[in-house]
Amino acid sequence: MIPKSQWRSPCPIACTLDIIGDRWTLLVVRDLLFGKRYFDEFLASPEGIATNILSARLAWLTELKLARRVPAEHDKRRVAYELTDKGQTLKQVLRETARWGMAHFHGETGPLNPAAVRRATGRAAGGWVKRKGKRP
Amino acid sequence: MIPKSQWRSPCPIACTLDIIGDRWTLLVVRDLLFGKRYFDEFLASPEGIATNILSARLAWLTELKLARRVPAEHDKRRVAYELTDKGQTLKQVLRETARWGMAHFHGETGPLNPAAVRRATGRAAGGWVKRKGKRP
DNA sequence: GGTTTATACTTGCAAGATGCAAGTGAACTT
DNA sequence: AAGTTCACTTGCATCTTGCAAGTATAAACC
Repeated sequence: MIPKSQWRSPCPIACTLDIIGDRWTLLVVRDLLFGKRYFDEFLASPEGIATNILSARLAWLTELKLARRVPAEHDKRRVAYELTDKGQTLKQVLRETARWGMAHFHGETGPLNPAAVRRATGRAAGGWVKRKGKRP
Repeated sequence: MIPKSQWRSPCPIACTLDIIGDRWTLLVVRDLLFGKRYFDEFLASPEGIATNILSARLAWLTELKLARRVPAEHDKRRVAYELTDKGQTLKQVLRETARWGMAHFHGETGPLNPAAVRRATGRAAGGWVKRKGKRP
């Protein structure tokens, strides 16, 4: 989520990461691919994105023309978001990402060494736990 | 770069992003795939990763068994890193990422609206500029 | 027509991640 | 013995995220 002015290099991998390589953007794209359209639908996803982050990501995807805003007809308060054709092309990236996640990190990761995890990340290791988030 | 204890959801896409979905990890994997092995080789990449970040990412990839440390024989100071078989499987993800970047953001992005970019990212938009970094 | 409710945000602040320079110690080189 | 290289680690400033609370506009209800 970095404008072109501050891309780190011309490498296409680095550019792609500068555009969509953060913790949230691809999850919003995932939801769009699954047909979610409204602000509260994205909020309801289990990861519990915050409203300011969601708002920023939708604006960013819109600016890049990967998504577009569609005002709802019957209710002028509502705005729907949908992927553009360009946005649809992220499906392949998502598919490989999901495939990799399923092949290697569905179920068990294998034992991690807690000290090594803390050295690498500054966080504690442990079993799967839901973050508190605002959604029930 | 989040241990399993703090994964946001069981979605394989979200899990993958929690593991390798930050600004640097995949760039280190890219370099490993291109055959880079030593600390200073990664530092020399044009993106200009900082030493503390590189150190943390290599430790993280090692802990996940996506990479392994190989002590050099002739010089005990040096440590080589290489991808494990499991790490090699990221090649498909990288390939799609690079393909997408080349298809959509090589050369021009099309004009961005500076005000919209600032709203979405808090940064200014502009032409391509090298960040200062420590590498010449 | 005035109050209430819903939607899509924005703001403020605390916590966490990153960027950078400088420092450390063991291993080589001269 | 002194200097250099390598692979880190530390400290600190700055950028980014997370969360709660607030706001503006548009319907819905009475």
